[in-house]
Amino acid sequence: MPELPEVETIARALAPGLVGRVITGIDVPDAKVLAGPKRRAEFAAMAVGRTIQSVARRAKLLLLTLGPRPQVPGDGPAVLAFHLKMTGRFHIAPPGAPDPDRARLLVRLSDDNTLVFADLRRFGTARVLTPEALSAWDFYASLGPEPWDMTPDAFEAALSRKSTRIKAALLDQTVIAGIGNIYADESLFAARIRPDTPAKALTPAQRRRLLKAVQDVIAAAIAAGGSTIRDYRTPDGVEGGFQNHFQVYGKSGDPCPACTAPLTHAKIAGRTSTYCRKCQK
DNA sequence: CATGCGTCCTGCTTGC
DNA sequence: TGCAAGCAGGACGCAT
Repeated sequence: MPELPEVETIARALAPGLVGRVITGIDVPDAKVLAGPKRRAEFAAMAVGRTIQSVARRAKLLLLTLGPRPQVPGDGPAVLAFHLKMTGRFHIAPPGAPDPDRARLLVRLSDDNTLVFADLRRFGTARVLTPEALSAWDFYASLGPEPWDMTPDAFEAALSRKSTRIKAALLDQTVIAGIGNIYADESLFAARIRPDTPAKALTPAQRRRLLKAVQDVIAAAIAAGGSTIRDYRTPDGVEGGFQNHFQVYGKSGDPCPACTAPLTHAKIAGRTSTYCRKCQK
């Protein structure tokens, strides 16, 4: 569920507590979380001793950039990359706090705090990479532009290449990065476009409207601190606020906010899609 | 190559 | 009431 706005909110909230701290240890209660170097010892060796230089986000990935290890002569930087998938959560635990039962990975810090990665459904992943390996990671390398970096021309070109329905194209991270089911449905409603329209069949005006809608919806969601359906919380334990602004997501059967006809839903691209038959063409 | 579907997980919700 | 099936959903592996 954490999509771009939720991961962005998390990155901003974590940064003050992480930047400048040195990683003093890594504990991995659930080894399944590890992607890339699969062994706990290898993963820890790659990360321990490094200073956290920045906390950033790309698409739905949370990225901690790490400085060289002083104990390794000529060492280069590294990146700690987390994908939260559906239920990943972070918080910073103070010294002496017991490790939570559900923690999957713990990053011990030089200020004696611990960055805790918890993840109820265990789909999330963590990996440590050199910057070169990050660039060579297929998933990362093939990510499309962030919504605000997407130009109308590039969006037009990307959509005209797709033979899928527009809903599937929005969820395709190689087309545009960071959109998941919630923001796809909300953006399609804002642009008044049916989710099952073939991407190629959209008119130029519809494509421009849709890109603008995506950008506006994502910006509003970040401003509201993301959306909480069930699991998502900021690192401070606070729920997001954008779920109170949903127009269609999860509202099948409710009256359309624009025309009051009941909203309908259908499985499109394997996901439940909610939309208004009357308003969305 | 591109597309689509099943899979991974767990807990809550729905329906018989 | 109780319990099983259904659902949620991002990315990936595999089939087409």
